[in-house]
Amino acid sequence: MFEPEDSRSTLFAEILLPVPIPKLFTYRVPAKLNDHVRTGQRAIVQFGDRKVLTGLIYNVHETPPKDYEAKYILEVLDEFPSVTDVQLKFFQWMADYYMCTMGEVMNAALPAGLKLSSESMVQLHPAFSLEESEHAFSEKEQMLLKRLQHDTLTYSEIAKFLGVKYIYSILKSLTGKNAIVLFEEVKEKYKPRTEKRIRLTAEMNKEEALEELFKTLSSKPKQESVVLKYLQEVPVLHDHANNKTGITKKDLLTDDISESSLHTLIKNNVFEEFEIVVPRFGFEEAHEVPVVLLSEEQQRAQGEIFKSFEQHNITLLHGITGSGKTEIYINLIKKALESDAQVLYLLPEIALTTQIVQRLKKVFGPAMGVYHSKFSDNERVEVWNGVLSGKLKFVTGVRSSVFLPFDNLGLIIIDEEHDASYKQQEPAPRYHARDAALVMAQLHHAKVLLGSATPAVETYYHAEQNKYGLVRLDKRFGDAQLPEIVLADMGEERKRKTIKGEFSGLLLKNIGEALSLKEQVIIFQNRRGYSPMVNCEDCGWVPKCVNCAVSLTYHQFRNAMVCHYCGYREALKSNCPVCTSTRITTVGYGTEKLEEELKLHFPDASVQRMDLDTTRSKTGYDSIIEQFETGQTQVLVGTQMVTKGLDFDKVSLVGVFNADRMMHFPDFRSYERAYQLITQVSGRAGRRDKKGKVVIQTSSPEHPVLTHILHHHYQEFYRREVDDRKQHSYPPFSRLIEITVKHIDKKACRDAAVMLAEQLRTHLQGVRILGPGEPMISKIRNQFLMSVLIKIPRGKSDLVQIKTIIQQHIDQVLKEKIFRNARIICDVDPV
DNA sequence: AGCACGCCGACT
DNA sequence: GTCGGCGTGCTC
Repeated sequence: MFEPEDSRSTLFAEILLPVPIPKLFTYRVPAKLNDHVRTGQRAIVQFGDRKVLTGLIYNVHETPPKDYEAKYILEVLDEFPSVTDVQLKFFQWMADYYMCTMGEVMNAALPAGLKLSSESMVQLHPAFSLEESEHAFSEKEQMLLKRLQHDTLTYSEIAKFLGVKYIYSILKSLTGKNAIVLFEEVKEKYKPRTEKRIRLTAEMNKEEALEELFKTLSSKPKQESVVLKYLQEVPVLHDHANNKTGITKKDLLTDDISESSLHTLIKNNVFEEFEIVVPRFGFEEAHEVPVVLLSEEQQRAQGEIFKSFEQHNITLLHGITGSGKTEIYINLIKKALESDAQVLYLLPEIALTTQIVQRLKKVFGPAMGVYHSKFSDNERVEVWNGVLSGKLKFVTGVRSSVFLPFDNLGLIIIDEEHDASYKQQEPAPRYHARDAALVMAQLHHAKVLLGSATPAVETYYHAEQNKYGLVRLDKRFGDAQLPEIVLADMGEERKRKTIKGEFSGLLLKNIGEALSLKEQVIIFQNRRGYSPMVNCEDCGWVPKCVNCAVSLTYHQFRNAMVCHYCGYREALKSNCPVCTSTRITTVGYGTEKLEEELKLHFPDASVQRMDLDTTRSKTGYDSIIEQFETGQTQVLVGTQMVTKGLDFDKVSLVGVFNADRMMHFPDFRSYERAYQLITQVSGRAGRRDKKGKVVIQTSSPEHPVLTHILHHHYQEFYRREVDDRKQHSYPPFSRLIEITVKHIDKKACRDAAVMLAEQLRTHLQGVRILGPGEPMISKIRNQFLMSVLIKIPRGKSDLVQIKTIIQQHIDQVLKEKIFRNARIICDVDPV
């Protein structure tokens, strides 16, 4: 039927782009795509002169923009949306709550494999010839043109080839002379995994044809055996449909069946080669989840959780280390999956790489997806698509898995709920995965189970206020006992001169005993490197980073002083550059020095260090864990890494260094942090039949936090802490927003911060504004820092309005000419 | 955030 | 004069 031209409407799509600009961009939909554009699909668009980006279609309408001519969408990538409506709502919430743009959220949410990137490419103009051109060319231009006769190059390749930093003027000149053309090459990053397979051609897949074939093959035994092997492996004679999936070459060929006979058969149209897409995760196979037997205690807890879920969507499982929370999780996941709901199990980054995942894999097999930064982009896209299609019902993952496209989420488990690594620091969105997951759960009407041995004060408060349900698990699994914790009083030992190097006599004695019993030891020191400071004993000179306001940490294995903030390095000097003295010494100690000292004290023991420096390589972490697991290593010295997710049977002793530094760190959460870290690492000591021991070295043995740790008194610790928080109006009694101003000029940085704080003081009522003040580290990567802290009392409902006002004033400060180069960052709920 | 464009000083 | 440094404004 004939359709009048004007009855076809022109559609416009508002597109979310992965850029930090707080708005959507309107593009025109090509008429042929009118029936295909849908919210949540990915679209490729031209952005600016030189960039092609993958965006998300946010909505589609018919109103043309007034002030500009919309560009066309270049391509729509998906037949079905890659991002669900619920997710877009979630993106919006996150952008609002964490004060960032939706583009930044999108960037964090989509796995790299779903984001197309374009690279500007340079090519010789097809009608161009260097000899015939009437233009003159510079030497560099000629060099480039000659190279372009064989190659198509990217900008960075050109810059490298010509050895210059700026190529723009050259390109402009050449484009003007019609010598080159620029174009965008877009690459779809995600590649499905394919497998080459062999099958009978359609003509051969018939009984008569096969009979005929065997007659002709009777004189060619080699080829005959290939066909026989195929019929044996792929019983097409029972059912010709079996031929469809064929067999891999590897499975078909054996020692006595050679590739060349197969090739002849392929050439003669008996067999054909074809490719199929195989998922990296086998979620299509049905999997019988084995029953996990729970102890009486665990059964009780599980029952209470179910009961709690009747009244509370969120329940806290407060279970001491080693109480067997994982078995309960497994059961809950199983139940949720049986009711056909999707499940998300969140774990902190480091804990995930280890034993827990292996254990879950054993139980859930291919029904579980794992979402983790250690996995390749392709694997992550498959998990994403698996969840999207509904085939993958259960994902275990880190922080970023809260962004997965669930459509029927029934349960979220957040293990180690208190862990600070759930909070993203840099870049925006600076979100807390626990809190984001709570919102996600709400959008899906899903239940949330928070698990921890040392719940965050905020979380426990909500449980106490009956906002969350609370279930306790106070007995260790299999009646294992909690470790005995003792303090090594460093002041006392110093008096008695029993300290050797950094080790107390008490700790040394215990290590010696453990080693003689062939037991293992974990030493926890939350500081890497050899020593955090170098110093001239004569004039007091301390080497500092040239880019940051910190002293350089000495690393022995690199024989260099390194900045832990920007990576700057310099060699250790033998003479003081100020007074030429040779008396250069190191101050303080890190994991490296402890490792060295241990080797001196226990020359026969094998000592291994686990920190950022030894785990940087891909296999570093796994091999250290494996060596410890198999007993090749007897003593493991490490940072935070040793506190999480490790379960070893033969560890009988844990040594904790520098508890004082953790407790006296100037931050309102330092006691909580110390309690959690020390309790966690203590949990590594002793399992099953043997009671473990923990030695904490401290100069303040009377400190109440240590007393609480000693007696495993979480409740008492919490009570004290929450009273303190109330007194000083810290979370959970207030919400914090930390604003950081960054500027290369110290004065401009301060002035901008002062102006912002002043404006906020006059325009925000009922909140406290602290600062501006210099943060502990006042300069990082040559940028000076100033921070302003905003305390919003809990119960103030106009949070949205407060954030809007803050943003307005930030924009206003940035409009000032002198502050143009400042960067102002908001961190909502900083940790 | 990139990236074009324009203005400015340092050098063949 | 040109090259390449950096400050400013825009992106549908």
